[in-house]
Amino acid sequence: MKQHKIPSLEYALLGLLQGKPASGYDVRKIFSSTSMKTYSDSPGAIYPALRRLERRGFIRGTIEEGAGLRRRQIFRVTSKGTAELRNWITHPVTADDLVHGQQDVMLRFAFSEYAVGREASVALLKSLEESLGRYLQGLRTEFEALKKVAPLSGRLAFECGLRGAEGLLEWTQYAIRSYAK
Amino acid sequence: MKQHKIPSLEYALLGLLQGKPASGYDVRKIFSSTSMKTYSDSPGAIYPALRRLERRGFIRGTIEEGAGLRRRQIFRVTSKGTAELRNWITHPVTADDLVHGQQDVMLRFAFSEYAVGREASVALLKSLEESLGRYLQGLRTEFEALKKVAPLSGRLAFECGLRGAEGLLEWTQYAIRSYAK
DNA sequence: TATGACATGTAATCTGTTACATGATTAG
DNA sequence: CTAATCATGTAACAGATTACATGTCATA
Repeated sequence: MKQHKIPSLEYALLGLLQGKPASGYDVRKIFSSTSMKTYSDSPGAIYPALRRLERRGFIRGTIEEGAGLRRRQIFRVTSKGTAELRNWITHPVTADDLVHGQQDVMLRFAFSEYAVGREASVALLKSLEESLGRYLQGLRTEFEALKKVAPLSGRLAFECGLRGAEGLLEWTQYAIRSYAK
Repeated sequence: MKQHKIPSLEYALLGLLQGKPASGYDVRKIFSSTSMKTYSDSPGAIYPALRRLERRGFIRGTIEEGAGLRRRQIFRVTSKGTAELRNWITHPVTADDLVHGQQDVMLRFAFSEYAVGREASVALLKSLEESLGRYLQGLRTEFEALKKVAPLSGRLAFECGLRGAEGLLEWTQYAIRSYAK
C-alpha cells in the first residue's frame, strides 16, 4: 500500500484551512507572524505542500476573481480532508509522539475543539496524560542511572527534560479540569 | 563564501565523539538506546553525516585492525572539529533558538562543561536566561491578545507553551545556582 | 516613477527516511 | 547449521531551505 505519512506542516495547513479558507500567502503570513513560527513560511515549503494536499484530495483551490488584485487562489478543506484531520487528531497519543517533542500533539489539541469537538479535546488530553505517565516513569529510571556518571551539565540537561515532562503533565491535568467546568 | 549551516545531528555527533572516539555503529547504539532518541539512528543518516564531518575536516576516521571483528572505523574529533564545537556552544542564545524548541540549546549545554569548561556552561545559562526573559514577555503579550478570540483548546495550547517557557526559565535559574555552589 | 506590499511560483541543493544489501563473527 | 548481532553501506525518494523569477497594485 505504501502510504507515506503526512508531514506535520501539511496537517498544520489542513487545520488552519479547516478554521478558515485561505490562500498560500495568507497562510505564510500566519506562520510568520503568530505563535506558529515553528512552521516554515517559505514559499518553497508552503506552495508545494498545498499542491500535495490538493493532489491527495484533501483541499481544493479556487481562483478568486474580480477583487482587482492579482489572481489569488483560495483553498478549502474537502470532506476527505476533514476526515483525515479528524483521524489525525483523534489517534491516541503514543510514546513516540512524546519523544519527538510535544509540538505535534499540541497542534492536534489546538485544532481538536473546532475540528472535532470538546469530547475529542478531552479524550486527547486523557490519552496524553496516560502516555506521559509511562514516559515519565522511564525518564526517572534513566535519570537514576545517569546521575551517577554524567558531568553536572549533562545531569542538569536531563533534569530539564524531566521537569519539562512533569510540567506538561500538570498542564494536562489543569486542561482536563478546565474542560470539566 | 556560501557556508551552509551545520545540521544539529552533526553537532550531536561532534559532541559525542569529543567525549569519546567511536564508530558509526557505536553512535547509532547511543542514539537508539539513550535519551538522545530524538536523533535518528538510521544508517542512512549517521554514515553520510560522519562522511560530511570528515570531508570538512572536523573528524578523522581510522580503521581499527586486529580485534578479530569486522573492520570498524573509529572517528576522532580533530582540532578543527573541537574549534567548531566550541564555537557552536559559546554562541549567545538567540530568539530563534527558542522559537525552534530548546532541543539544540540543551544539546549545547549538555556538551558545554566537558567541551569548553564550567565558565562556558554558566555563560550559556546566563545567555539563555536573558533570551528567555525577552521571549516570555513577547509570549505574554501575544497571550493577552489571543485569549479573547481563541477557543478553549487554542487558549490552553498557548498556555502550555507559556508554562513551558516559564518552567525553562526556572530551571535555568536553578542550574545557575547549581554552578554557583 | 519608484518603492514596497501582495501573490505565486521554480530550481538547485541538502538532509533525512525507508528499504535493501553485504559480510563477519558469535551463540545456541 | 542457523540465527542473531556486529558493522557498514547504497539507492530511491520526500521534504525543506535558499535564492531567484515574475508580475500586480497602491501610494508617496
